[in-house]
Amino acid sequence: MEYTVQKLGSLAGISTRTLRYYDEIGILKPARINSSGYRIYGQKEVDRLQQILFYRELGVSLDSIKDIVTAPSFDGAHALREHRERLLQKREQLDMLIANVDKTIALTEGRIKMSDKEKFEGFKQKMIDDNEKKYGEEIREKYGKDTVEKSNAKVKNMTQEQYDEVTALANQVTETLAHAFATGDPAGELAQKAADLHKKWLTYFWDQYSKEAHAGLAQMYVDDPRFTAYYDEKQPGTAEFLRDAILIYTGIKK
Amino acid sequence: MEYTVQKLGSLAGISTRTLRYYDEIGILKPARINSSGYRIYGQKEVDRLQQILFYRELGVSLDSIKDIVTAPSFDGAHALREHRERLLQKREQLDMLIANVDKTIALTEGRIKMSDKEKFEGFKQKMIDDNEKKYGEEIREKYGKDTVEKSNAKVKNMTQEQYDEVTALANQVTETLAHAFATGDPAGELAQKAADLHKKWLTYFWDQYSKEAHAGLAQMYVDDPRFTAYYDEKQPGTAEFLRDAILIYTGIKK
DNA sequence: TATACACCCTTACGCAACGTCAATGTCAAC
DNA sequence: GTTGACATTGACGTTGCGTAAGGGTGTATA
Repeated sequence: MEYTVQKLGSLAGISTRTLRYYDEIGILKPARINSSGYRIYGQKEVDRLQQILFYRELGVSLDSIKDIVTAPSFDGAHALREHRERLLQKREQLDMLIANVDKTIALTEGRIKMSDKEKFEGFKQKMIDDNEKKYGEEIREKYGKDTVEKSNAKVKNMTQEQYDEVTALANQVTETLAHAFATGDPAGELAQKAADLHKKWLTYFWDQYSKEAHAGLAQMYVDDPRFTAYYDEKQPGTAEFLRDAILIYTGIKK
Repeated sequence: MEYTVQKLGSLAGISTRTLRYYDEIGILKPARINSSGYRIYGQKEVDRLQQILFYRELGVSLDSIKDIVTAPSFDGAHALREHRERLLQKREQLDMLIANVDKTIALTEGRIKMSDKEKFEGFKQKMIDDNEKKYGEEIREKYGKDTVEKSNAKVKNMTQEQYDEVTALANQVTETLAHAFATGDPAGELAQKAADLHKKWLTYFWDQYSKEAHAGLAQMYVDDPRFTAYYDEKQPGTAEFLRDAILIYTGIKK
């Protein structure tokens, strides 16, 4: 089946201007141009547009989308499975917002009390932003662009209070971890306390804590040399030790 | 509790720039300005910001939000119940998207076939846009601005084919309805056929059909003089007749 | 007491992702 | 052969902020 701009647009629920713009920025070029200069799209373009819209729906910038879908290593099937996950996460966030509304309604009816902090639960889109970063990272790492400093930006949005608490916690983690490492037992009391402190520290950055994510991060400490270097600075092997402690802590051993 | 820009910003998960901008456009002004020119926000502003963020999350433009929340007739509690509904609708749309991904994955695995149309199900945000319109209408109707012609714009996004089909269907509805009206029986075969045609016609405009919505629309044909006039043009009483037929058709009688 | 440092302010330019004309060419139908 | 709905390329406008630049404020620490 072949489509002109309008046909494809109405099929996908987007404007013709959008299609021309996508052509202009090189994100979706028509299969061919006919003798009158009309853009003609084919099957491949339809499928690609679907992918683009999935990414767009998930808040990825067109610039990043371009990097992703034009990469020779792009794997459509793999991307779909990722979309599924992100969409489920998005639904979780929506559920939090709905819970927020319900609570606020109860508040107006005087049935409950509610802190100011609670009133904004579900709005913070850090999860979504992290996704965007992940998407970006995946492709940028392959092409060697920078992305590291971005995470630092998040810290800038903290209040002084929060910042102080967070750095204090971080210090506690490394301290406890050093003592625990001396015992050599990742299942021991000290190591488990370090894991617990690490979790507390994490919750400053994550809107939602999950054991799986915690365990995944711990594994990354070992897999990613940047992090390994950070934890191993004073004592080689500490990163691995922390990972083991966290795996035990979360109950995810594998 | 009193907040400066940064405190309120980190509480709500937005930037200080955003707060200053909201002040600038008059959507959220601080409770007072202290002796050094600092913006100080109080309890009322916190609650208002929450409302603003709900609207924003639902895709309402800041301009519309301003109209809504600054209106003297604004009813926060009522708005919250609406937010709840819209959020649930948004979740339905998300579910459709997730279903879409699942289907597309099945497609890549060769388990099913899928039309191009299906590939874009869940993306079309007509529902959401309608919401936006409704929000706007509610307030604009109160202030007498125009909003009628907007719905016509939707038609412009159809292909010629679709447009032809839709007008043909519309004609069939009025024709069948005229015959049915002559029988005088809204439960009769002809009237039920008219209701069925009306449903088919509707699906061109609605992304999701539901009996409740269909019945609700039918009632509106009677309640809103603009629509009543349309159906009663040739034969007074036709709008009411159609409503009765649809109520029987959908099984929602009340 | 100074000086560091994290706050606050206003002004102003920048940017993404299109919407919206304007001016013009194309094609099928009546 | 002239409508009328399609298509094209500029080009400027809009929304909702991000991001300096340049400068005052408030308090803790050296």
